[in-house]
Amino acid sequence: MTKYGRKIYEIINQSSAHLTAEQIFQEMQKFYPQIVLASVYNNLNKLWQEGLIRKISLEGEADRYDKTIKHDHLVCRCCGQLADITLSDLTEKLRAECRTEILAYDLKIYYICPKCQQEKNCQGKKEK
Amino acid sequence: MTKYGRKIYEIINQSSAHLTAEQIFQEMQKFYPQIVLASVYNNLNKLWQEGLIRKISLEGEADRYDKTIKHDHLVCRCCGQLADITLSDLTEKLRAECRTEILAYDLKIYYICPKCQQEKNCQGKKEK
DNA sequence: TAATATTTTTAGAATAATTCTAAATTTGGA
DNA sequence: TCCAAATTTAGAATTATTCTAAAAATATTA
Repeated sequence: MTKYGRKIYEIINQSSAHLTAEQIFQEMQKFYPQIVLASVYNNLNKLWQEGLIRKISLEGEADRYDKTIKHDHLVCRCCGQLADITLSDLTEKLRAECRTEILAYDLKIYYICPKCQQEKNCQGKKEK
Repeated sequence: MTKYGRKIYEIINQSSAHLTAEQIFQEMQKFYPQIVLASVYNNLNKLWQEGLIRKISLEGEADRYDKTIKHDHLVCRCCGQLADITLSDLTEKLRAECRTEILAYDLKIYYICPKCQQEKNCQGKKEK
């Protein structure tokens, strides 16, 4: 793994947020001011292809990058906020039902986050 | 619902593919040659916000639109092909585990599709 | 070590998907 | 029919991401 790849991997694994390429780029600039965005994308793609990081795609938003430690996601339908949740593993159940080998799965659960539930009307970006 | 909205809804519900906005636009042009792409996006967003259609986002690809009839998806890690699969409903199980009301969920299962399994090396777009 | 090959990075252009804007048009009531 | 609200159009703008070619760094071999 390269110098940049290693650092990007580290940033993703140390963050509890779900960072976009742009955010990772900004973080990288603190350590390597000369780095360009394309290098961040190159490395992210490489890490993803090697299965070292996860990519989360949300409707109409920039992809986000995440650790591979198995966990699921809660997505607020109102403000779009993403939260982690660790639910029981479904791999075996899915393998049985699908009747085929499965590599992984991705479970996104849509809900209204506590913050949006409190406010009568959602103030989030998704609703305008 | 508007004329366009109705037709787009119909197209999505009659198709067994997972259409992109562009593909829906092309289909719409057969019926309304004057329609512009922005109108397709407007209507898709409206239908989606009303919960009448589903939006599927795949890493690094254009969003796809789908019927709301509950079903899950198999995504080939090799060629990217998307296939439908109907697995037992997890809503109750998830509600219980999450300890919160859930609106819906989205389950993507990654696998290697039969076609790619046959070919020794994947010929698909994902691998180069 | 020098020479060569391979990989990575840079800089910036290119592409693709989607949204935005403002004007024109259509639709649905009072 | 008249007015207000919603929708559509046309095209520009924005955003995320990829591509390209040259330069730099790294690894490999003689």
